[in-house]
Amino acid sequence: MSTKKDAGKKLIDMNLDAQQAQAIQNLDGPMLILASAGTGKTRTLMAKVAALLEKSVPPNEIMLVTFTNKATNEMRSRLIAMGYDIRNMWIGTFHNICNRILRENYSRIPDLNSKYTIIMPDDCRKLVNRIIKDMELEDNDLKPTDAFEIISFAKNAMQYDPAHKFLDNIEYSIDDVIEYKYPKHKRYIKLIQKIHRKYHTTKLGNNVIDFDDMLVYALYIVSTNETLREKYERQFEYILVDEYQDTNNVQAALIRQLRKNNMNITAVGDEAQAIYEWRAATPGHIIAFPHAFEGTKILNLTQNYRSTPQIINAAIASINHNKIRLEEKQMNATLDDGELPTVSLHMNIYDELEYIADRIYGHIQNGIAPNKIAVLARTFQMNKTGIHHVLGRRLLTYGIQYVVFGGKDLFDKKHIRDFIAFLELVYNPRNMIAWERFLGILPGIGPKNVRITILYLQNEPEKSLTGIKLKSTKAKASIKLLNTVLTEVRTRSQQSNVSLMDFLEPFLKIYTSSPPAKKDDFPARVKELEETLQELNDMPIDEFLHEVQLKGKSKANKANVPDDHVIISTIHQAKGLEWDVVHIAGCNEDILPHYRSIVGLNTVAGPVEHENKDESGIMIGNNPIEEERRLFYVAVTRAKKILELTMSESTPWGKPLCPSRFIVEVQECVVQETDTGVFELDPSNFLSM
DNA sequence: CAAATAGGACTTTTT
DNA sequence: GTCCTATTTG
Repeated sequence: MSTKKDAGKKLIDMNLDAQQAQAIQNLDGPMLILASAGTGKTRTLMAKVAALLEKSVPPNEIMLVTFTNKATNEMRSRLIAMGYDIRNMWIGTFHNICNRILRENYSRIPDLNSKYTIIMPDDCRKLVNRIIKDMELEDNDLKPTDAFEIISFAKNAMQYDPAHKFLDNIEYSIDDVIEYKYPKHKRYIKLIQKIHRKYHTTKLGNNVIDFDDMLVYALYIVSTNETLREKYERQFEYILVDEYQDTNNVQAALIRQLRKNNMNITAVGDEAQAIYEWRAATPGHIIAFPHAFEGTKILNLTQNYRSTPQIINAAIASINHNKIRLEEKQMNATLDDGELPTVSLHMNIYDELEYIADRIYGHIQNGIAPNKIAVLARTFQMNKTGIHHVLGRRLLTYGIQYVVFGGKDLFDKKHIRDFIAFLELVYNPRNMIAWERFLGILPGIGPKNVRITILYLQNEPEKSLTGIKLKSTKAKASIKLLNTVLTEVRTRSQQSNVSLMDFLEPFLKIYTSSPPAKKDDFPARVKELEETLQELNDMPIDEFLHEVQLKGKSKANKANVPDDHVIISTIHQAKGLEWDVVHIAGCNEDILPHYRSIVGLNTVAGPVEHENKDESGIMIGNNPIEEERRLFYVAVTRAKKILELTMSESTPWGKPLCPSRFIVEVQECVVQETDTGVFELDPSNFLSM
């Protein structure tokens, strides 16, 4: 156990440069830290938190907001390593923190009770799908996924005004969002508003919230009750927000609510790394920060301590193609010269990944530790051709182990969600979405019998199932079994020492009689479920239902990758991290930039080519290609010493692929690796540029 | 008539 | 891999 004196020494040992040190020379008042990639942003932020703790600010008076669960874990372990007791610090993502505020004040939301749970995005989509179907519209071609995407975007982009009714705020937002971002859907404005209203009331009736509700309800709570707002403002003497360029309107509004009198707010970010506009974030908030908080002290961190000058040159060459930005990117290299980044061309993604695996093997032979090597990609397709499957298999044949950041979470897997649905029948029986899911897997129970059962339970969700009238003997037997198991499990759930594992056996009693049990992957699924529950068994069940779904299990232990594991990551998940060697796979048009950003739902015809600012200076409807370019910039700036870019000539099914425009743009800064194929970088390939 | 099953479509990025 | 729909089975 470190003493406080040790911790103080740690702080001095942090070796901040003159720019960074200003962060701890000014602890009070509003501060904006504009930190280019690799300039020690996290180190500076950690130093500031440490300085506050050294000044004896109680940990529970500090709120530290991060953007991903991985960043939360990273910062938490750094602070613990420095010897601080941060158990009472509010450290987490906006969603974590808002969910916490909501749990403390759920009674402010009519119809929500203490057992409320979270529904995952897939279930949200399913719910919207059913709502649309129940409307029995004639020749309707509004896709449920589009409707949900618009609703979700609108909630995150909402300008909440307490003068209006709660739902009206969201409906105004849906109006705006469709107008500016989804003009193709203009004729559906009224319909989507109606769908949202039904979606909203259904969720409340089921005692569930979705991810967006966490933010929206937390903002509602502090905006509509001055006592509560003051309570939270007083509680947090200091608020620090990381990745401020990725905040959306609701998050920014929440921060404003909590900083009306107390101006101790630190925002850290880099507008060149804004990569969440697709989720309604807007870099306008970081740009407008000094206007929002009078007397803001601005720190510019420009000394890059991470990458070789060659890598930095490529990064700058790329980002300078963006029209929407604050100023020319300033980033000064401090490291010695290294190798030029390489680009190589391959037949298809399989060859490309094989090449990468081969290169990685070489790097390891040259003495580079596997966990200093990362492969980054724009997307992880979830089927068997997903790059982490293919590359992973390849790496294993070389005897190289790996970890995967990103892609679908374990908690999105069907069998795990089936189990969670089972738990919900006990812990949140009002959740008919869980009932629908679980009843659907019982033998003899199809859509019709599910409906009958749900109707039966509508007003009294915990009553015995024995009164349901079903015809087939198979259905009757299933309901009888479920009733027996549920009664038993509900009794057990009342005991104080009940744990997750106690639910596995009763769950399997039903699950093994269901159709999935006939599939050959069933034993593997059960095994995975069992291992997961064993790992999480110490966790109280209501915490499991509230927290784990939000945080994701597979991301919990990623802060420290074992030495002998290579990292495979999405670029989004790689943000804030760094490696000696970085491979960027799939540097092709339609992959990076992704085709959805070239021609997508959000554009009428091709990308929007203008700077779109409203009176408040908040940018809206930015060019999606520029966001893809920032993504490329983020990927490039993860590399410390060696950067290798790869691309393919065609898809596995023979469709030709062009080199990414981002490669063309940096061609002066890279060298071609010609062993695998020669190519010409011809800008005329990109008519849409 | 409702359930089971087979085949087709879709699949960005994350909380 | 999962969801959805059309077809076959009980």
